[in-house]
Amino acid sequence: MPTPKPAKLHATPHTTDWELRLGYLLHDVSRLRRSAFDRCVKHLNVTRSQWWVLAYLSRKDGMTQSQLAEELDLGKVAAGGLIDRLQKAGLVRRVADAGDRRVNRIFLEPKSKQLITRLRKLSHGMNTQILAGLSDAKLEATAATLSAMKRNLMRYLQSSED
Amino acid sequence: MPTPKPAKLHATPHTTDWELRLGYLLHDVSRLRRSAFDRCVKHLNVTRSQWWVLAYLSRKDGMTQSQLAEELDLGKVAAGGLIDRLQKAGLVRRVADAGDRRVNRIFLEPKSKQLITRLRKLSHGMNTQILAGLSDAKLEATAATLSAMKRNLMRYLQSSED
DNA sequence: TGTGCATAATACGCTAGCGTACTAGTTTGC
DNA sequence: GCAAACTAGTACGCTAGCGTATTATGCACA
Repeated sequence: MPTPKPAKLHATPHTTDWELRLGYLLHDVSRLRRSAFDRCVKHLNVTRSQWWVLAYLSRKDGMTQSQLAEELDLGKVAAGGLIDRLQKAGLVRRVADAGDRRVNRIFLEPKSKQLITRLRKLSHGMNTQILAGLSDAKLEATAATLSAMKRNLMRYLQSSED
Repeated sequence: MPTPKPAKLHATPHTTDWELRLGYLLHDVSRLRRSAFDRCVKHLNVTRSQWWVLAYLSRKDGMTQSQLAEELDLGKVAAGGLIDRLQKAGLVRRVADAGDRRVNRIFLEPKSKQLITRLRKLSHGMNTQILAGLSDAKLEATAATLSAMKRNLMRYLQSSED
């Protein structure tokens, strides 16, 4: 979803228009956050999605692919793909589960330990820069609004389920 | 960028932690918005990205591919791809520019006119549902915060340019 | 003891976006 | 007027995500 510039669509007249502005902003911020992060870790040859996988594994090593997908809120296929790439990069290992032969458990390779601490630092640094100049009060208010939107969205998706 | 559940990472202790929560929320809301929209227009055989292209064209028909890419904040390649698909679906036409033989101008096919009004309605309806229960004041505050973040991000991306 | 259902993972095909390299055409500048 | 620099668009290859179908395995109940 592309990003109409601040350009004011003539769009939906008479309505508060927050609807549009917020939409653009959400999209922009989300996209820019992604680009910024990806750019700033590119030299480590990891992407943001991969970093999340590593972050989760660093908290709970040996998860199942399905568990990972669930926690990351991804489809199993997308998760599988990420793991493929991470494995190819030697950052992660698939280990067949002894008890259940359908299951692969994912473990961090030693190689990724150091990478993770570096990523953690980079991520933290970037996040604080992004929030520069914003008071806790404002951030809290924003978080509350976003939570409300998220709730609405989940309800919406729920209700429109075939 | 997957979406850590509300689960509180032990993460970056002592820091306000808004940094993380906001990150998750932004990602979630953005992703959910996308899914919700895509689901709710799926039956029209259009995606959200394609809808944006149509929306822009409906304001300014006959744009150049590059102009479109610029306005949509996309790479030329991504824009070209979208146009390919829209053209294949018969919603849009590429017309060679008389003056500059490198240029393709993109025009809406009559077929898409009606589609656009339907999409406009759907989009508007969804957006108002998403913002249900949120006061203008809150939305304004949120928009302001997001704008600040966007500014920070653009500065960040600027500064980290090789 | 099966038979039928659920689950873990994969395969395949689609949209979308990024980046780099290339081609054809246009503009600039000497 | 011609070479160099720029521009529009495409080709190609990559990551990422979605959805559906498939395979192999495990489990539960009759």
